[in-house]
Amino acid sequence: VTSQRLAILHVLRHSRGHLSPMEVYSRARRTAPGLTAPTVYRTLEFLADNGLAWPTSTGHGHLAYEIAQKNHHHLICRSCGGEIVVKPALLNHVYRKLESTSGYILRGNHVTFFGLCPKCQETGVRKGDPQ
Amino acid sequence: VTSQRLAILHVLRHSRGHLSPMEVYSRARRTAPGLTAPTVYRTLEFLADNGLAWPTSTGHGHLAYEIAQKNHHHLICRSCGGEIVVKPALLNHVYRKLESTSGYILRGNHVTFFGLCPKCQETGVRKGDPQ
DNA sequence: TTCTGTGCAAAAACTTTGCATGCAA
DNA sequence: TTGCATGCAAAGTTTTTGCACAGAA
Repeated sequence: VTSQRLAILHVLRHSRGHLSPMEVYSRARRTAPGLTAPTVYRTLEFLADNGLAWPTSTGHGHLAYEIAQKNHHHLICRSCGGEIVVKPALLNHVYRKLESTSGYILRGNHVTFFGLCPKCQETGVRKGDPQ
Repeated sequence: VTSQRLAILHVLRHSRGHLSPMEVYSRARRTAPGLTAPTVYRTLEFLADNGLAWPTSTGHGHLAYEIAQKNHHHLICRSCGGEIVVKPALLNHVYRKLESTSGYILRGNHVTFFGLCPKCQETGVRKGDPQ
């Protein structure tokens, strides 16, 4: 238990959504000036190993981290990146169905939905529009 | 329409899940030997801008891409990274509910669930175990 | 021909590793 | 005191940018 680890945990706790290691780094530096990048990487890995943080594994590519917490979900606007929180209860039925059909045990879920937020529907931005 | 773009599209089409730019690069090189990394980055961005590929935006951190297609979902094992496909119909009800409560229009969804696959339940791996 | 995409080169940013020091327990 | 976490330094990747050439239309 060191001041660096506490600073990094503090950053994760007070951030919504996930953070890349570098984002954690620059934020944590504000409260722990001497902090270095390698320490951030090693600490995030440590936190993940101990269940205090979750790597948002896209399966490929790079990692982002978020604080471990009850199942919760996000809805992200494909256009502006705006993010809102989705109530966990909405997915309870889906969870049960998924577990019974797949054999997986679901947990630590952080489901991300994508769409267009009301504001971007107005402005009609079409970047990455799949339709 | 160039051979490089076709090669990259081919890679995306024949891959399940998302790929990081570098993974796309090394795979596409097999069919397009002269291909360079900057071209891959620029092409992926181009494909995303034109709705042919979706960036898996984690909101922060780095990007991975996948081919644009009908809504579909993955269930990823937190331990071994194994990935299975989830039927879209399972989430129809959730979609309607989400749209009516949030004002977002959902589309281009690629929901990722996390859990423990049957094999890893046996071996009892506990890395990143949130319980 | 004209315009856009590509390759090459280089720079910038991100991530990892090794080792010696320092702090926590 | 003992051992692990940190800082520092350096190396290895990944990502971005600029510019001249080549290929598509």
